[in-house]
Amino acid sequence: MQMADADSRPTLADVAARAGVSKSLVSLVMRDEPGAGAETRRRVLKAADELGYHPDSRARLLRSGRSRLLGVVFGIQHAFHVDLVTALYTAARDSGYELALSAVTPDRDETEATTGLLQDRCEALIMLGPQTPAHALARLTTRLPVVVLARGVRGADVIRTADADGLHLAVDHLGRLGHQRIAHIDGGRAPGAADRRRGYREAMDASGLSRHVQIVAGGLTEQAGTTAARALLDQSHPPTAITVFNDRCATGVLDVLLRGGKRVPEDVSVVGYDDSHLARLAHINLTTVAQDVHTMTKLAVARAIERIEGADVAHRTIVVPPQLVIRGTTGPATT
Amino acid sequence: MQMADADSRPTLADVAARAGVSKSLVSLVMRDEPGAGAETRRRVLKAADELGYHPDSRARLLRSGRSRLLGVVFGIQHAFHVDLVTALYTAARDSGYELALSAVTPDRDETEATTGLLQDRCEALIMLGPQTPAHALARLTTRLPVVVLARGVRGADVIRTADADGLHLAVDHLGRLGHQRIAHIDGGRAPGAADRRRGYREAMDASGLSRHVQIVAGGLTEQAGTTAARALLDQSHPPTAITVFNDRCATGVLDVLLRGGKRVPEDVSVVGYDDSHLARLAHINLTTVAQDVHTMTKLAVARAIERIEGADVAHRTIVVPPQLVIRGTTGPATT
DNA sequence: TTGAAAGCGCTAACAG
DNA sequence: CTGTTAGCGCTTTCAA
Repeated sequence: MQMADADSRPTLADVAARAGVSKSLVSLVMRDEPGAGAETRRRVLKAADELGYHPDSRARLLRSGRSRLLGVVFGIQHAFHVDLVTALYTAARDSGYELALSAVTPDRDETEATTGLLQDRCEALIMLGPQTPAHALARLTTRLPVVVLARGVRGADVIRTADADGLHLAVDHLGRLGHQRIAHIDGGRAPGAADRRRGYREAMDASGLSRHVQIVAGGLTEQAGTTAARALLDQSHPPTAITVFNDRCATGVLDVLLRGGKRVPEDVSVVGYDDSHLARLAHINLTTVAQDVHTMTKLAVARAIERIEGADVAHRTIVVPPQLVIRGTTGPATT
Repeated sequence: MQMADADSRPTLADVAARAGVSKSLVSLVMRDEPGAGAETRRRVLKAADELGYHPDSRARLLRSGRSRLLGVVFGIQHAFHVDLVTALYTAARDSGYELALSAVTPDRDETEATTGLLQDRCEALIMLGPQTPAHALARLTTRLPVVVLARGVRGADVIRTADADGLHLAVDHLGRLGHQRIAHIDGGRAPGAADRRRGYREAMDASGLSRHVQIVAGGLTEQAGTTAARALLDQSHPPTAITVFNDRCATGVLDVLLRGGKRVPEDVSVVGYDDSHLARLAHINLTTVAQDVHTMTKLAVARAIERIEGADVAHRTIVVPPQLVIRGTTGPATT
């Protein structure tokens, strides 16, 4: 039934020959453009199917000068990035674009991930929480539209969550539950960390809890959470509530608490950040600050396309409000 | 400094003009091929850098007829797939190939993911635990080399773990700890589920525990684990140990146990499968059957390349031995 | 060591 | 509605 040689895939010309029409007709039919008769259309599609023909996207793009490709640089190990990519696929398709994924792994850095996308002639880049220094990002921007997600930088379009507000939500929630000794485990130099730190401080001040402000160095991983939590528990007056940079780090904190015989939330409340699928695991059931993935990805794709289509205004930062998701790791202060 | 117009990226011709040489020379230099003088090479590289030139991979492959691209179809939500992709990047690069990722999401099925890759003219496909029916996979195979990872099928090259052996390891480990009522929560029709079920049964038989065999319908998610675990606990003689289809499902089981007041491993032992990063979370610390990701991915890439280079032998299945990773969720039977 | 010319598979612009 | 032609950016002959 299938005649295709595994080595040389069928071309448009092969289909045209088999259907007994010109290449142009086949081209039209394959792209679902008007301008071909119903009968012709049928014959072409039949021939294409029999040959197992798939249009060569490279040649197609080379000729049309466009790729309709949005490059996405993301950390495949980051639960939150995975959520973003999932939503980006949908947003891109809704806008008639494809996604080209390029993952950052422990063995593959951002530069490498970006270079690949550039060679694929993506029309814009969407970078998730990039670590690339601002000046390098700015340089990239002169080559093609760059939309940065989940990190604030100058010199590029940015879509990010109002991270400071996120910590306001967390602290206020804990405050209403009667907590006073509320600590923050931060994310160091990670994207968003500075804002969350600031939000924490502001919210504590606003609640009249300035003298209870305590910020401990954390990070993005369970490991970082573990270390920070130990430091907190070793104190004479450990906090009754902890806000943590992200969900992953928060699971490390939970682990230390539970192993140390502390009950959550009876003895200590914990709030994470991201509402990544980690937080939703029944076993973890983490109260957390949700970023609005749906909105952020839609905005990111829309912004990228505006740029592609020539909008030549100043770079803009769009800030999306976060939302508190109350689950099982926060409860009334008992001390 | 940068002259590049954001709209039209510099071409090889631009670089040639700027360096004052022919396109051929630039082509050679960019590919690091011999045949250009040291001084010329320097001038070309300088011009390319100043222009911010990146070779157009589409045009390049269109002309050379090769893409050196391995397409990867994977479930971005699957922790284990993420581990495989990470390792595949390394394996591919070591062999001089690039990866083209195409994710399966709740909103993007395998067919869609595969079609995209075909249009990108990948030279081979590596599919992680594909759900595509065998006949469709066989059809694909007539178009290009297909290597299937983590699922047994006829009609394609397969790299998979000896899943039955994996459950032997798990059951034997539990047996040595004195457990008798060892249950299995399965993965339904998921890739590997049948083998794991069979391995469980065989191992129970081999340990003289045939009359304790109990298989409960599970699945791939926490949710499935939750439901299955409840069913098990509702019995008059609940099992003292449970082997679970995968790590993710096992976390659901753990949750039900802990909420039901059961201590792990004192009251019930649990063994997962995959050793995905989920299992390694300190908070979960799951005893699990590890698949040898490093070996599997190296073999997958190697096999794909053999095919690309023309090896035209019968499809082969390579089975990689699993390994038991003992962590904190298994302990001596106390009943 | 270098350059000129042809053409990969496709789409766009035009002609019939 | 259908066919012809040119050329996207690159690599690959082949000739100088």
